[in-house]
Amino acid sequence: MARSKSEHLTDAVLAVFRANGRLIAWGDGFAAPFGLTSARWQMLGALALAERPLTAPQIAAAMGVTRQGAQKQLNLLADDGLVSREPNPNHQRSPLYRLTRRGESVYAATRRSWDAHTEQLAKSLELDDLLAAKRVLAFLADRHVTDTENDPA
Amino acid sequence: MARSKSEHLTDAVLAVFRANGRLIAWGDGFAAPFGLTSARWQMLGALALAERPLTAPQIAAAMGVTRQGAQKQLNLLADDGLVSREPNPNHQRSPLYRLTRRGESVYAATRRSWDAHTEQLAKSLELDDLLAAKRVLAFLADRHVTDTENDPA
DNA sequence: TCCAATATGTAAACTGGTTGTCAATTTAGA
DNA sequence: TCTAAATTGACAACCAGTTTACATATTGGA
Repeated sequence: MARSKSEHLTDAVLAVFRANGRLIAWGDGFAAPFGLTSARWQMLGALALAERPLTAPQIAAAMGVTRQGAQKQLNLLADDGLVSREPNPNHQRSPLYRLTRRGESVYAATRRSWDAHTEQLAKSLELDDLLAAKRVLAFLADRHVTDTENDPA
Repeated sequence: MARSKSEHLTDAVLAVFRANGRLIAWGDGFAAPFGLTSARWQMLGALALAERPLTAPQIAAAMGVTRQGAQKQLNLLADDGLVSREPNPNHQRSPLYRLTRRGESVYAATRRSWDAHTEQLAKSLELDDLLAAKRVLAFLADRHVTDTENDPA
């Protein structure tokens, strides 16, 4: 056979790196007209998806980044008036973050544009391929890591 | 239907971001025993794959990063004695980079360990899924970008 | 109740990437 | 051949993330 399964897996991992770079670059261009970067757009998306106010560590966990990394962007988004802090009845020092009216409206605009874009793009892809890609990516993100972080070797 | 194709596409894009983060984190741990980071490991891989000396811009193009980004790592790898510069007969200012003996040996060691790892991992994945994932990732990296960078809107 | 462990915000240093700028070299066209 | 355009390395500034460190707040168990 031409390439083994494990060689295709290596190809796929390298393809993830490549796709990630290209998508972030594309996303920065996409988000710029809305006054956002890729990182802040994703942050707004995480808050919008949650549908209720979250603390900084909760957002970080949802996005798979460190709490400090999330905090940095949240502080900048708060400075920009896209998210607001509200008192957390369960924790004096750790406020809850929610989208402001402006944050909601900016995110809704990006969302409409993104939806139009993906509907166009999706025409070039097969449903089965998309589902398979999701399986492989989930495996690489979850199983791959958890399988090896205890390092039984 | 539960989710449309375009929603699955959105899922897949987010999955790329997530997988990328996890893979880099895993890769840093993997490469550390060899005295490498993910970034330098990938750089050595690009040089090893080429099988002939390359200039910094050529390596950058092969890896899909900017020439400045590649140059930064190449300079560090040269400081560490893993790559060497040799005169480029075609260009006075732009040397050719190749792996040193030590670079080859370090990369070969990572390679053996990686191969063993992927062979184990690949058992959990279907060949068809891997091929489909490669198609989707290639589309996201290539078609996606080129389709929209002229921005006819 | 009190105290140790944990969680949180803040800040700094670091990594790896980007863009922009500049000078020098190379290339290609008139 | 000459000259304008493109290429290249070096450098600086910046972005987004990480780790580390620290002070404070919260929590849970003895």
